[in-house]
Amino acid sequence: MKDNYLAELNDAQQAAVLHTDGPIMIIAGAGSGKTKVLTHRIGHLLKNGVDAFNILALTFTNKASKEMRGRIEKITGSEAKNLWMGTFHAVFAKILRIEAEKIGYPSNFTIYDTDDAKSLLKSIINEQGLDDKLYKPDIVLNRISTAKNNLYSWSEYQKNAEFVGDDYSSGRPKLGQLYELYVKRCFKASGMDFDDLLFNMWVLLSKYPDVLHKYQHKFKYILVDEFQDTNFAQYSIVKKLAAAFENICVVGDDAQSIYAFRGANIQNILSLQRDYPDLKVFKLEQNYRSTKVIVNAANSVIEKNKNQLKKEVWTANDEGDKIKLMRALSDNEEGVMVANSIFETKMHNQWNNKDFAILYRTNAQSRSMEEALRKMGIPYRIYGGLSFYKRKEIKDMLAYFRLVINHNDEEALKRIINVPARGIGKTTIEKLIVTASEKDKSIWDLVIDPFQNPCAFNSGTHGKINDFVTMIRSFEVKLKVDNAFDLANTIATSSGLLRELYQDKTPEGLSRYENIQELLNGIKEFVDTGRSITPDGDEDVNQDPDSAIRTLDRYMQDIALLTDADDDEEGNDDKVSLMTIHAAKGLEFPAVHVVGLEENLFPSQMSMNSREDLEEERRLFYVAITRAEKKLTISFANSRYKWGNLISCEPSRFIEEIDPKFIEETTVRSSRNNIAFEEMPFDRWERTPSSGSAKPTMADIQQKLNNGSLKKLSTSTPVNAPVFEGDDTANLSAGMEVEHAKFGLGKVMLIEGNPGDLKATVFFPGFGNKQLLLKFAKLKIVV
DNA sequence: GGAGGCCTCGGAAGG
DNA sequence: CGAGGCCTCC
Repeated sequence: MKDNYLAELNDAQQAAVLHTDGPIMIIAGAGSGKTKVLTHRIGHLLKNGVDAFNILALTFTNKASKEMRGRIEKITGSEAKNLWMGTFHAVFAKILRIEAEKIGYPSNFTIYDTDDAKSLLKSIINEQGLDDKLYKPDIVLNRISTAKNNLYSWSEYQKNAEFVGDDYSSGRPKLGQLYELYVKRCFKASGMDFDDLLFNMWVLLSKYPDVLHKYQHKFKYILVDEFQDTNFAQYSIVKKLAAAFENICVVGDDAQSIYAFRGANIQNILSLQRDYPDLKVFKLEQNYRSTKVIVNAANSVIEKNKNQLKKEVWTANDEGDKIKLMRALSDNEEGVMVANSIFETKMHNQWNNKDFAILYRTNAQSRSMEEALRKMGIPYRIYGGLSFYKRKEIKDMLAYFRLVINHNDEEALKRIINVPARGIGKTTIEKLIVTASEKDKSIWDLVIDPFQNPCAFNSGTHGKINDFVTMIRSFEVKLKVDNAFDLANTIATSSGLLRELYQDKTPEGLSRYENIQELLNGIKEFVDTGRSITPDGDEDVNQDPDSAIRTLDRYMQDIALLTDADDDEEGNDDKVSLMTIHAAKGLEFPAVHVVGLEENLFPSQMSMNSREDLEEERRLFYVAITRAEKKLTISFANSRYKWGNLISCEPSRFIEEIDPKFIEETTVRSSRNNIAFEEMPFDRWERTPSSGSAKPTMADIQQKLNNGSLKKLSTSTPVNAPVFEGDDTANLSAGMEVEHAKFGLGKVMLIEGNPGDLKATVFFPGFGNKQLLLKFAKLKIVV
């Protein structure tokens, strides 16, 4: 372990690290080294003889926990693997699986995602004969979620005058009943939704003193990241766990609380001070990230908020450039201006694409940005699109897995009983659901018994159901015998899913087919290495210590809570980042463009009803500003398309809230007179030696284009890539050159395995050696 | 049971 | 405008 780890810290950071015992709260301003303090604190604990198994560190995202574990490992080495570190949900799920039987669940319970939850609610609402326009699943689920996040069980909900009163006045008096039915159905299906992972954890600790005692003494030191984002349930659980030793350390920044809309409760910061009278508070106020201009501009904005903790963020960094303000006539022009501005800044400073980010309030704003970037040939990446696990074909596959593991998983069964189509239609499924509900049995109970036929199906339907059951049973037999990859393969093939997608030759169909292959590759990786890595580069927090057979149910436990797509694995590709401001929290970029600063967009129209909402919106703007290290540009358009209609816009009040001395209005060329090179990817010509001056001007480029000394090349990563067709690789051998859609050109180093199941090791420059299964990987043979 | 037309409605998003 | 849900028609 490194010895000099304390020397890397400033005084405030050191104080926060060294004060190991007793309750502490670290208020960490933006860019003040929050993660550094957390990781060094854990390193310091380990160094001073605390066992890693006795440390619990909770984060909100997989990404944060992954990053933190990596950084701790750098300080302490492999001991970091033994920490109890992960998201609230992942850690609690782990404990709930261990203690499941106490609360009547099997340890292989399914974790329902939001779609499962809504689908189940929809069924219940329909069964109750309620109007689903009034009782929209989203609204109902939100209400239930709020109740659970505030630790109200369904029976407490029904007795609570405020809940009942609100529901009555909103015209939804049946909500309490729906909550009850929903909870019972989840229980019957051995399913827990995300909120249940918190709520049931609370129940477990509250009802079983022995369990509480066990974990209280296990977790001698508890750390919580992003404390401002915790909800009441999370806070209550942490408080309970910490009650024995009170070695609790929370880190947060009230100025960056942007998730109140989903239940986060800033009041927890106040509660903490009330609940722990001897709480020590540390403030990290020195910003290491941004220029003086950016830090002070951010301060000038956030001071408009009434509701906040006092702190003074400052920096010793350079003064820096003024913030640039750009006005555009339309959303499209705004896109062109932003793209031009990136282009010019890049030229001027010799920066890379990945040094730039474009941040917006709503996802819909990405379109005009994309168009402009594409026209200029600037590679970009959008974060926060449809995650891998939300894609239909992946959800279908996973639903098969879930049903094999947990027969009672009603949502999984409903999803795939007729996918691919096997003649079990809507009528049949409805009948099954209703009968199951009436007889208080699971659907699986009904379909497995061929002699009892409570639904009175005709023999044809009956046969089809039987075939389905037989198939699932045949998978089940293999669950504990086969490894995850073999079984997943069997399921993909025998279910007909793969065949159906293979026959679909549309681009979407091909992409779905490839996604299934990616999933199978990921499972293969899990079987080989014990680590589950998604195609998005997201890695699971739970390392698998032993090498016992890695079965499908273990794989599913590993990936159940993985959702977010982070980019570390592809960090070597040089692209401009596009994302919402929410998604940008915790990230930093040398140059940031915040776009769409217009009234009713940012601040959002929906935030204008209350001061609280407007303040949250302002904190969001604060987060946006503080993502920038060196250059910040804000922009707005006078008009933009909203749902197909052109509307006119006013500049956002937030622009005026920045102290004007930090802003300069600029005019960035947005005219189309340079359209001739719009198609050209400048990341290629950038490498062309320019004659004379180091930095080519726009005019130089234009001239070179005109006289033909620059050839047009296709972009290295075309946005609308044509469908990548693989060649027949049956006769592939070592030494041959191949091309892969994602990794590009590579050289085959090794072929191994049985015919029909060959595995190739291919070296791709820039990516290293990759192991590819030939039956899945699409490879073009080059030489 | 499934394909295609019509209607509705739209925030940000972790696990 | 465009995705997703629902209904109708085959």
